[in-house]
Amino acid sequence: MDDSKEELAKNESSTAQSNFIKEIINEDLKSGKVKKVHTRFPPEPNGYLHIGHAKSICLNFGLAKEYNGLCNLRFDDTNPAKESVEYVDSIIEDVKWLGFDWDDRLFYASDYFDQLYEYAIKLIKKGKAYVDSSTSEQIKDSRGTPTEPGKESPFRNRSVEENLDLFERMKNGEFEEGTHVLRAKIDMSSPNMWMRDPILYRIRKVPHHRTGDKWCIYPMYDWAHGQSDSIEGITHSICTLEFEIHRPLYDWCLDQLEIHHPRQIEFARLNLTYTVMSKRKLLELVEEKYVTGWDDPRMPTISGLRRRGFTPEAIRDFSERVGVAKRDNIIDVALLEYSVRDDLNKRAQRVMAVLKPLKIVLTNYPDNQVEELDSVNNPEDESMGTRKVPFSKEIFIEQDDFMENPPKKFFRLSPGNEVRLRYAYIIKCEEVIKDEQGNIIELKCSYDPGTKSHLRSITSATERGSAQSGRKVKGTIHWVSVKHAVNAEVRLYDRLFTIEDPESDEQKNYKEFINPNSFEIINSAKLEPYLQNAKPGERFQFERLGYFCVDKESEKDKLVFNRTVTLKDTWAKIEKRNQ
RNA sequence: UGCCUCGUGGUGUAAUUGGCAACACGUCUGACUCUGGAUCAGAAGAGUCCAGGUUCGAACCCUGGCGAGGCAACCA
Repeated sequence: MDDSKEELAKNESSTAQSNFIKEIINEDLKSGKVKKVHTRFPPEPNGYLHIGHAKSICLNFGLAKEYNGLCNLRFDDTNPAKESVEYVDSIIEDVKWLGFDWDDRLFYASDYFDQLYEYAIKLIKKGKAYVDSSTSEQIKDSRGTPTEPGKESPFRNRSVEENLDLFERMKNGEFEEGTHVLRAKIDMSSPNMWMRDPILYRIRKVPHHRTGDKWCIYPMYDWAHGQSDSIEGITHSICTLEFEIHRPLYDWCLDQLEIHHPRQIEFARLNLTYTVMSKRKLLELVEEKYVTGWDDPRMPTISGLRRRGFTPEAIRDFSERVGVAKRDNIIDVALLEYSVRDDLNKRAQRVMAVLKPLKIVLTNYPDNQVEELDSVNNPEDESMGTRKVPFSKEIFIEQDDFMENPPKKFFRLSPGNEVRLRYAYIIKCEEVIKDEQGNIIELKCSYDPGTKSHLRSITSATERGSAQSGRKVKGTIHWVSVKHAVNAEVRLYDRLFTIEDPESDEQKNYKEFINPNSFEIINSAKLEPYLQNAKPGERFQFERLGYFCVDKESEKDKLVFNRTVTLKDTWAKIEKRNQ
């Protein structure tokens, strides 16, 4: 059994869900057509990567890994007018961050410009390409429509010698932009628009971010892409559906050139509810300041998700869960949220933080006493240990955790009722203090000294109950000691759009559906002192609230947190239902 | 009114390639709980776009409809 057969066998016995791409690969391996799987991720450096690209990245690198093959990272940088090193750098960073490695196989289509030029000459010599000196309008007008055939260009039958001469002079910069193009000579009446003598080269007197001033003609994507894949020995060129119609053209080029023929497989791009995914629209959101930048935590970009606090593991898990097929789809953003919660639940350190503070004075607690209470860092992972949290006479609780006139199933604090303070005592609300406007500004509560939490009773189900076992209350709430509290700014994010598919409305522009409440800033959240030294990028679970991460703008004396995602909130659901 | 691709629970993906549709998310119950988290147990929800045909048997094959998406940048 050779290597490919072994890989095949391994794959067929694996538990990972199959898909149509794997089936094709399996066939190619079985037939011996392919010995070692080689894929590539080929972005154009003209924008930031988004979650849809993440799916493609995970697919391409994932397939290579699964079949013990290789995956290249290649930039399709054939349009210097729109591309830049800023984008190259961000893309490299993002793919790396997602956890993938291309070893020394970082390529650029621009690496192949010389080769591509030679290929073009070969095509001209075969009489299969010609220089067209029509204007772009003329070319456009003669292309026809999907239902009507196009017309042949008057320059279509130039001699090979003339074409060779003209093409070389195009390369030498003798002509102005727009005066000539190189076109493939295929079939102006083809039902496939892309076979109607597509343009292969255009004159662009623009410096390229990698080749500088060397070239003033640049290959079109269609000429560069297939040949680049071929040059790299790619076995399976995986791309999105809109390139399906280009495949006959790639095949034609490869056949004419008589070079290695990758197999192109198209899949449906990812769509997510409550967001947009096209680069153009994302660019618009950035340029028109609907968001603060490509890495705004509300953006579906990799950099936005990273800043929001998502983990590479969560994104990879998500990519696996969405599957891959050819039909149009729109994935519920709840699935993405599930993937982060699932990952962070296992890994995030628990802490207590109060977003909207309400002060409580414990009337019967000794004035200057401070207790250091044991708290569990992560109930899902004992190895993360415990920490001490200071407790004193005055504490903050969440405003939402108190209601003066509570509805039936409200398990938190209300006048005359008891609630447990997590890791501390059971308290009872004795008095509600209001200002002149009737706003609740403070609560006076008593605490029950006999109900102090014991770590054992929290971690071990068999030793349930504390000193006064049997004393149980329905609710447990989080808190922060007033005199030990650390101030912080907390940024809350919600979906960027108000409807599931903002691009679906034919009357209205997607921007009309931007959610005006997608961003809320909280200036004086109160954190337990453990968080004082939190560093940018670190992630935590604020108990009962959600997962948060330290923003890159955070400083030691001005902490800034981003909310990644809330915890699953059944109470919120009940409340919503009752409305 | 051309060509290409695709129609399976609310969403997404499966179905040993012809053997009476499974998994995940979501939704809803319940148990447990010092996070209304996590976990656990369970339920509802599609008869596979429609109509014919082949077959003992069709989500899978055939025919015809219907519907959706893509294709007319010197973008990718």
